[in-house]
Amino acid sequence: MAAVEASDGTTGAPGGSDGSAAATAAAVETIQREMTAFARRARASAGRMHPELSLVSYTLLGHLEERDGCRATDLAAHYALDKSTVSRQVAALERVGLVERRVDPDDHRVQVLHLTESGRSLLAQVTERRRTAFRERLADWPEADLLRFAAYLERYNAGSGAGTDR
Amino acid sequence: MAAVEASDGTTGAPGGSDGSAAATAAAVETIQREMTAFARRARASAGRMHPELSLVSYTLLGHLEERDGCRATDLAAHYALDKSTVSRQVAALERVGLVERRVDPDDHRVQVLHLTESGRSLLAQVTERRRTAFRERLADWPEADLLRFAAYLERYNAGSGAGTDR
DNA sequence: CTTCTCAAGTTGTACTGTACAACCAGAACG
DNA sequence: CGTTCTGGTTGTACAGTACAACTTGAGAAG
Repeated sequence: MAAVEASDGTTGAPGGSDGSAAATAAAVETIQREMTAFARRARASAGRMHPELSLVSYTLLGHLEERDGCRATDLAAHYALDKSTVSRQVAALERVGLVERRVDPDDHRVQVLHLTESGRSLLAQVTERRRTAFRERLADWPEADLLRFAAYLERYNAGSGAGTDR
Repeated sequence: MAAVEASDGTTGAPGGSDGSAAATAAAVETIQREMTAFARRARASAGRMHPELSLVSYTLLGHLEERDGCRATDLAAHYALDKSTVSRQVAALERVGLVERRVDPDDHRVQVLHLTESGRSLLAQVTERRRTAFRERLADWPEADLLRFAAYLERYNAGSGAGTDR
């Protein structure tokens, strides 16, 4: 880990650690490139896989399920999206009956969002399909690698996540 | 933060000990979720970080540099993008002088794309900025984990990548 | 109470990235 | 030669997004 910080200045590099620093730099760059490559693909694949539920909608629905309802503003904050974007997304989801809005009796400006039954079931269904696709893609990975990969991703996203990033 | 022990993969996923199947399923789901979470954020962050070079453009430029020039079709295949999309992206990059097209003398349909000097330098500049950000984010990762993470991502993208996916 | 200011959402508008389909231009092969 | 294939461009449409202007309700200041 020290290699990472040390490599920063690209100084003359203290003898032995030269290789590590270079390797680390390369790894970081690869991670960056591959993550972004993946990022670009994700949406398209998602769209192809289940045209009925975009990646965004899927994520929003997931959040709603996980939190068991929340406000639009919370969604916006959590996903670093504009209010208007969330508003439209939610409107679309409501239009097709996947979420419902309940006006907060304590504050009439607020609309608490909830999954409907059909929202819940569609979410489950899509999750299952997604899981299958991923599983297929990862079929020939040794389990240990899968676990480690998952852990790395979580760790990465935890670091860059909700607060820090934006 | 998800306090992940990178060396041992068990992530708090449900059903750790009841056999590989459950643990694998959980890992697969985690990978799915985290990859898509990342996907949503990536574009926005990228745009904020360097408004002069979108995520797509950046990736394309990077590919060009890495391969030292290639055809538009190759880009499309590699990134699972439509020909037309690449065509327009490239056109835009050319318009601002970051890439140039050289007609292949052996096949006049083909335009080999190359970075211009200014393309190369802008790419370097943005790469450096991105690398710094990533490095910061990954600063406390042991080098071994970085290397493995990078390898996993490459493996993942290779598997789902050009060809299979689309 | 009235007014001012703030917060939650909605709507108008514009831009980017993307796909798909129709097309054009060279190449390869019968 | 003509047919078919391949690389690329253009027309069109749509999703997702942001920003700005607006509406409506809540709470504070007077």
